[in-house]
Amino acid sequence: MRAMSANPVSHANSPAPESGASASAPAASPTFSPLYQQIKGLITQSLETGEWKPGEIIPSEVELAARYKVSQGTVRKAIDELAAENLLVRRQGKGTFVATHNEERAQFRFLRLLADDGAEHPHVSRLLECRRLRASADIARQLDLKPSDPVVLIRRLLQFDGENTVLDEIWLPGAVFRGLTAERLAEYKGPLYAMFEAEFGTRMIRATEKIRAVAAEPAVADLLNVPAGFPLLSVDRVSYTYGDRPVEVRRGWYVTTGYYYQNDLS
Amino acid sequence: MRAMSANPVSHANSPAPESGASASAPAASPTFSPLYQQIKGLITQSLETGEWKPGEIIPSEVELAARYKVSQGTVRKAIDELAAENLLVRRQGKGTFVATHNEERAQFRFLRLLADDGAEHPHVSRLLECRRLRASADIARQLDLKPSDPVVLIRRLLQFDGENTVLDEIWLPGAVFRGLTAERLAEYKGPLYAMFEAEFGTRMIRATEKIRAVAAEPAVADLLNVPAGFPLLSVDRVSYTYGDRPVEVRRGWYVTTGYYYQNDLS
DNA sequence: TAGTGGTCTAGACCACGTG
DNA sequence: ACGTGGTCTAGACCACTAT
Repeated sequence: MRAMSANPVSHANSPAPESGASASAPAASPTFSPLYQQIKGLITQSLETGEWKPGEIIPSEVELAARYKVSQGTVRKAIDELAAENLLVRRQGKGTFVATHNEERAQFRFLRLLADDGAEHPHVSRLLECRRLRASADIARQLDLKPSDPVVLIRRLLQFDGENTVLDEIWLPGAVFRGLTAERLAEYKGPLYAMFEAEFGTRMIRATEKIRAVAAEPAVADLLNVPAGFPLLSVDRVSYTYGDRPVEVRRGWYVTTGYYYQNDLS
Repeated sequence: MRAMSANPVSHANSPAPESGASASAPAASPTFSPLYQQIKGLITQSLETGEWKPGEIIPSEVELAARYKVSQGTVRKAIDELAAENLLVRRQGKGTFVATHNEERAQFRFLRLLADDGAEHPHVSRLLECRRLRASADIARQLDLKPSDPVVLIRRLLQFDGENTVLDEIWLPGAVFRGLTAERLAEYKGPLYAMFEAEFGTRMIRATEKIRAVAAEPAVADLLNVPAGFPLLSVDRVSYTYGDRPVEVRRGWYVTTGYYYQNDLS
């Protein structure tokens, strides 16, 4: 009972708290998938299709339990995991909400640059360019596209305290970010990822970063107001959305005099 | 009921699953602490005092439930959190074990340097020096010691594929690491943290790192076989043991040509 | 076969936020 | 006063591991 990943919330699964006599053939479970995982999948699906949008409240645990025909505890465990993965946010007494990149909390999950005194400095973005082109072999591979598929390239500077501190080159799949132009980028206030989720329905869930120390090349050095050869932090990021589909490749160069990249090992 | 953080597992808390009529005065809860958190504290205490040592199995959930006079579900939730924090490891069918730095799994939780191809290269450590001295003001502050308290300084090189790749300077509180000498360091096979937990009963639980790109100073450059001024990753780590007490300050210089520091944002 | 952790349920009560 | 998530319990059954 309760296995079959192909048919979520199938109820050959009679709860049967009445002792013994557990219904029909237990039927060996080839690939066992817990009920709450199936529920988790269904909830994720509703998030993905936009049934519940970022910032909105989702149905209460009892409602979901009724909807999926499982106990509240099972829904709870599913939501627990989704909250741990930052897809949902629980607020006691109020309800459970779809996470968004607009919250204070989420800001420093992706840009972890702090000032030497440990303070989070606000920063402003300066757009350098935004144009459409064909993916290089390398970018295509990372974005899971075919070579020469259309992509959007964004280049921008981040200023901390008025000083150029971060240079970003961002590649996005053109098919997903149809209609993304320099104008719309310039208009939008707030984090890039907040715009992506609001305007293009694409939410960044997780990312991996490869970090190196490199010598600034002349063009980069110039933009960051440091001498050529100056040590910079090179941060190669790939971001993923639902289903672990890569939807962003980003290379950043960080000036780390007066600032540092904060990481917690736990 | 069930509040009072001062008196863990106090049972003014009659389960009373019988409907209604919940015992005496509910008594406003000034600082509410869930039962499972109290249990978690008790288990942590047993870990700290060494009642259960790294690698050993701890009592089963039912045993612990009986011992603490709570339900199995409550013990389960406490253990769940401790497992999530990497203090315990659950193994279905076998039991729950105290985590150790000897496991494969734990190795790359603290040294996240991978080769460009993504492979985890094995490395060998070369001890440069190990001596006792008095803490500088800066080190004392970070280790929560008084200035000029005794500390141990370890300097070592890590070789990847025979190439000097990491230079580490490690400061430890002398009082905790009494009897730590170059000889004992040289003898010990395996990760440093495995030795610390086995020989000195000090287990590193979590750490924070501040990462920068810096130009190699001559002395450092020389040891790492790179030219002076070469870009290096500077990693400043503070490690904590039970009770969030800092017990290690470490500065590392990483050569990141052919290797990168891997980080996952999630 | 016995023991361990893992899943699922159902119901009671608590703490928090809002009317 | 009501609804939400949060805690706690108790019991049944499943999956895995060892003997």
